[in-house]
Amino acid sequence: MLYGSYDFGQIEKKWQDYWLANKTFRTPDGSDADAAGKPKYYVLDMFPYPSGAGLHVGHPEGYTASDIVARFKRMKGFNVLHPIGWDAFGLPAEQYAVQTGTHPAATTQKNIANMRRQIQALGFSYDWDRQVDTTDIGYYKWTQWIFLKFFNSWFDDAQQKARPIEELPIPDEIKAQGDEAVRNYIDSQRLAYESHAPVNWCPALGTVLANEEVVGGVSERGGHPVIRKPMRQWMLRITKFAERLLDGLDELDWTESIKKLQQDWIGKSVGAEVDFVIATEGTENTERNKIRVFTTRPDTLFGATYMVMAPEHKLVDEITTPEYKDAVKRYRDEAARKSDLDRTDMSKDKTGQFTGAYAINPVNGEKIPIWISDYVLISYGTGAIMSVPAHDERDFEFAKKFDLPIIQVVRPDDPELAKEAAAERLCFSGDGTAINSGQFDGLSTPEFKKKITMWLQEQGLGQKAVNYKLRDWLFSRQRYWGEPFPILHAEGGRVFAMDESELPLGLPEMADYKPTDTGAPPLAKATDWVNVTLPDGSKARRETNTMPQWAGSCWYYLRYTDPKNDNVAFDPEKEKYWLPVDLYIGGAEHAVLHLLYSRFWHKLLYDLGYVASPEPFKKLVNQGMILGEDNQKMSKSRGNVINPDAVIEEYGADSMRLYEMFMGPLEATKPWSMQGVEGVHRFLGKAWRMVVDTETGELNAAVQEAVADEETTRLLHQTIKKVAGDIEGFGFNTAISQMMIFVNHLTRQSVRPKSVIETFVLLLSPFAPHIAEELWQRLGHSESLAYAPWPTFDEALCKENEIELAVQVLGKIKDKIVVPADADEAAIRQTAMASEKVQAALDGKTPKKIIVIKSRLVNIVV
RNA sequence: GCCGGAGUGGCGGAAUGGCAGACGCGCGGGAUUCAAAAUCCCGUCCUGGCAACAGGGUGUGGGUUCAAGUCCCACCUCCGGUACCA
Repeated sequence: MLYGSYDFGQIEKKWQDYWLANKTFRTPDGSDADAAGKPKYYVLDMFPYPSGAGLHVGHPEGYTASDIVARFKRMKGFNVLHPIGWDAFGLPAEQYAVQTGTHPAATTQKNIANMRRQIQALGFSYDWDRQVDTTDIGYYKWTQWIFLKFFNSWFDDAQQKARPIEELPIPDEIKAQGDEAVRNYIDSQRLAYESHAPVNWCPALGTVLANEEVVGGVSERGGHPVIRKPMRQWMLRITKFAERLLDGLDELDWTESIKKLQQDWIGKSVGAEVDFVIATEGTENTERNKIRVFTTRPDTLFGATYMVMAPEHKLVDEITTPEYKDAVKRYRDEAARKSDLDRTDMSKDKTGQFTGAYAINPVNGEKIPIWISDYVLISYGTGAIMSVPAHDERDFEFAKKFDLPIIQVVRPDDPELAKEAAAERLCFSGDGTAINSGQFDGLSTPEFKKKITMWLQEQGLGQKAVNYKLRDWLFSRQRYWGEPFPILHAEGGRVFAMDESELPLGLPEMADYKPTDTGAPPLAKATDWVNVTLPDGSKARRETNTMPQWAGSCWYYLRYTDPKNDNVAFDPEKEKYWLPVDLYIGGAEHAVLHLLYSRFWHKLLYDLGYVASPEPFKKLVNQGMILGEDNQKMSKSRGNVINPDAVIEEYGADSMRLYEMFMGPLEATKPWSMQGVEGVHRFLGKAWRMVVDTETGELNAAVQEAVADEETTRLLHQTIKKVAGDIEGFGFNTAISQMMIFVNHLTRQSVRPKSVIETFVLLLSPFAPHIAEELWQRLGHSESLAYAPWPTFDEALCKENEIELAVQVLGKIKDKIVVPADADEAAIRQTAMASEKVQAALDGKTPKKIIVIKSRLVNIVV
């Protein structure tokens, strides 16, 4: 290579080393003198998993965007926190351990080292002193500590907040039953609790999965079948926070679509709970012999012609009449055997079984049959429904299949629909007018809902009720490579937590990481670790489940504020200074899982007074997916994967960064193009030659101490304005195109004022920091430009002196005129009318109206 | 099914309701060179025309407006998410 040419390899290495050696991006805390007078800005990237495959081109997209903002904000005088770390627990390292016996920690550290190298090769301005690693015992000590906070808290429904378990009021009747009852009561209120319900067991992964991790009956990761299996599991009571997780969304600057995904996941429904008395001969009318249902359409009660209970419902055995016992048992066994996948597959064809029992419809006294069917879910509402086949698609299908009566109680306003519905050719589930509903006839659906809910309440038949789709979070996994629970099981079966002072509880060393045949977690085999003798001499066993991968990522953004503190998870002063995160960039795949879980943890910590902010992430931006050059999702099997290392090798990190931003809008899905990389690379080469003489390596002779001409000054100011505005608005692609326009202009000038060049270098620096630093140095600066003040622009200097206006006649462009920028309407009108082409187009007609949009166009209407 | 998002040149994309196609890629032509690479200059939405120019054009069909890629209504296609939540 010629001396002085754009040797990106050498330049990038030089500046990466410089930044690291000088700790250029060390971030002072709020109390630090270096932060004095500066407003804070927290830019966060989503927590990467250090996979063996390393970075893919999707990672640097978000990272580059956040890095541009971080560098920009620093230059704007903000104290910027821009950290990175590793979400390092998880399956791949463990699977590798099972196969090879290599300790997952070894695999993890190797992967971290590789990914760190890759990330550093892109020149991101992270404060490496704040790096965190969830598998570091100094980190997961505090993950365990937060778990203890869940375990040692209860949710006060009246105050809608979590409170320490010591503050839990114990009802007198519980106290009267003795210590064990009190203990059981307390355990039943904890926000972390054990459950024995059927869970999503994935045999292939050898672990259970949270509802959110099961998609369409198969595991989200790997697509393995999932079956329902009763197992002892740890749960977190996220459902208690449903309302607040919903409310909190309002104040967040997130895209509406992500908010909607969370809203839908939480799935709030307002309706009524209604009791149906069982009417079978011989059964007594007691509390137990009522079936409670939840409905969002209490206005359709008069149309309830049968009931359906989930096969798992507690009352099924009790109400089933002798002649139906066998059939019911058969159906329940079948339903229990079905995997989730089978259940979903059946959505088209409904199955069910009559129980022989009847209930009384409370509004009209009708005796209606009680069925069981697996289209009713035990886990939602009360596990039983009233069926209104005329106005619910599912009930309609079921009624058609089993020939159950259909009664119209809502008349659609559309007569065509009404006719079809009356003929039972379709099921109408919208709002309309009440019919066949006794004294309520004629009411509109919303009115009816209100009235009947009140009526039910007055009659003692039911009350208003709210239900959520959100379920409690299944928080345990049967894996080795995760945080151990700080929980002990005493010989008598009593479960208790370790004391905070006893943390951390480290993972034991093991030779064999294989899951056991019994479904017991691998940790069960570490007998030395599992079996504990308590101070009083009694024996206990440690919990052998581990936490899911989400645990560590639920609070990492807090640890960044105080990553090395061994006494607390994070200093509250530091949290108060840095939080909330001002900008969070990452993939949309975390829309419900990670983002909901971490909001949940944050709210617990908020209630208990550990954080001052009710929401962790103020603004969220999702980067889009990058497709392969063939417009397909990148995948090994398609052979269209782009390796960032190879791109950096060939074109350099600055070109890589610039291209990722130039491809299109950050949020859009867009295909990769190597020629596109080539294009931005050419731009950087051009910018380099604009400043540097490639023969000598000295400054280009055109770069002189000179005053910029008017046009250059104007373009410079326009460029400063555009680049800054576009960074703030995440329009990185258009910021780059403006810089290209600027370079195209300036390279044509034989004199390039040094001050103009310097300003340009500063504008370029957040995007392509290595080349910018190098040029900055060659322009005679001894200090890094990382904290150089961001250039300012003068609005007056952005303005053109003369502007070209289009002149339309009836909306069609006929001519273009040039007028002074400050020309008034009358003058513009006159110039426009003076145009020969306009006159020709008018063809003698008199203008009816002349619309003048200053600086845009003139439209003449005839 | 339902819920989001998006449809603009050969391609990626740009356009506070105001000149559609900025910028980049690709392509064509030229300069430089012994030649090539690199670089620089010119051209490049479609149709007709040597040209000036004329006409058409932002998924489809309507509408609002002096003016629509942009706003409204109906529809089509693609991508992403979701799955009996009563």
